[in-house]
Amino acid sequence: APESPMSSSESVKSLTELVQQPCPAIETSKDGKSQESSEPPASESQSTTPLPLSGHSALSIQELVAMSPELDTYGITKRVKEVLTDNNLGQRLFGETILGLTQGSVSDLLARPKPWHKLSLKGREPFVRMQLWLNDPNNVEKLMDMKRMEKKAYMKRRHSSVSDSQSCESSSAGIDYSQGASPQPQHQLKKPRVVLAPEEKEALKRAYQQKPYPSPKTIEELATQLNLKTSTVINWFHNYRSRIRRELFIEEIQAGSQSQAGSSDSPSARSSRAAHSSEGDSCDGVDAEGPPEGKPSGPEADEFSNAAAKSQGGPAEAAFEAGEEALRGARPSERAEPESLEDTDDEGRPRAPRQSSPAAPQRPGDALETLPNSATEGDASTSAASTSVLTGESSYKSKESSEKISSVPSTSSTPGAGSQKSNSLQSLFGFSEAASSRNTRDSSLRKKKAANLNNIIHRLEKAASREEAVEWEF
DNA sequence: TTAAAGTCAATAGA
DNA sequence: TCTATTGACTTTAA
Repeated sequence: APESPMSSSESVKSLTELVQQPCPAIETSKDGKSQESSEPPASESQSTTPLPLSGHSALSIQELVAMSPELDTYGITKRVKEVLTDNNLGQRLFGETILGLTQGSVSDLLARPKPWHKLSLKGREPFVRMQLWLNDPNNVEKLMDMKRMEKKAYMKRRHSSVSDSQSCESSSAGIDYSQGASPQPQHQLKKPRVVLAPEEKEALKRAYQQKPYPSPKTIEELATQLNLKTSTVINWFHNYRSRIRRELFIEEIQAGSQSQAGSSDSPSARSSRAAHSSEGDSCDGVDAEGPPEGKPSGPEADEFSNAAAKSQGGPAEAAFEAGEEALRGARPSERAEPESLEDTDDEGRPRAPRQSSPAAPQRPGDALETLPNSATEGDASTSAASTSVLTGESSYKSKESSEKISSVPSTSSTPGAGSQKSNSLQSLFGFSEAASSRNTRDSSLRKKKAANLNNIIHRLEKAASREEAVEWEF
């Protein structure tokens, strides 16, 4: 197991102790070693019960989490990714057997780890598990074994149930976590996944820029205009806010690691992500402090720009560009969107198979098209938001920035208080002390940003209280 | 009760 | 087949 140059063996040992410590009380564990392995691996041993975290094991892990010193989540994920990659182990296997999470969650976690102090107790759990796993000298082997077992089981099934492909399928699915495999085949009841069209996302983003926390009325309005379910709009805002927030965290982490050590930081997937985000999305939305490094790209340019890039259907492209312009806060109200969108939905329309709303034909273009109008006639409060959505006049970042402000500081805030708490424990977990040092450096920069953001926030709040459109310049 | 945090799971893409 | 994305849902926290 690739350990940090530090006293890996030492940390492993103490860690083991740490792990078994809590258990004894609850489950009289005699040998610590076995205890440790029995925890996350609960599923490991018996492939039948994949998702561990039950009873004592869960408890012990929780205690561990509670006792855990500040962990370098970024470093941990980085190492985990390396180990997984080097050994050809998939996220699914790792997630299900070690973390008790699904592949998607693992992917997300590894790609966008939040800083330790930003995590709740529950959120820290996976990282503690990862750390434990990294410290386990047999980690890779165990996983490899699991992999082999799965394969074997799969082959077996395959051969045995040749006739009925159906059953075969279901059984295969159940291999790991079929525990939830309810006897009732309610496939038909499943509602299709909603997939928002780029245009719709674009509109939502514009709305977000105007109002990160739209009122129920505004949400309603948006839903109507975009022909989406209200819940979808609500969910979108929830998700978007939290994801932007995460991007922020990542940036911080990255900035920190880069500035401070800036050497060995590997070029792994993360870096790509970094560059990615830095030039688009989060950054701006996040990097609200526009002026400082104010780069051009619109707020969440990232995914949207991607979408736009992909959907290179002439007209559609135009439409997108218009949108981007708007996002950039270029022009407040002049947008040739309606027309272009019209074209868009005829041809250039990217694939946007949303079928959630059975009622309407649901054409993104249409939806946007209506925006302008409704905005014009909507009641004051509503129109304010919608209009901006349409116009794309940007005043966003406001709330976002405010969030950033509040979150950022705390993120790096660890410097003093918390970080030094349990040095011994830290060593137990064998993580680098790098984090702390980078915090220092960040703080100054952050102060700068904070000042600017505060200003923005202040203006935003003022405007909000008045509920009138304001021109923002960051 | 609301928002945030954490996940799931469908699905797109490589 | 594996990873990344993302809408929806669940849990937690304030």
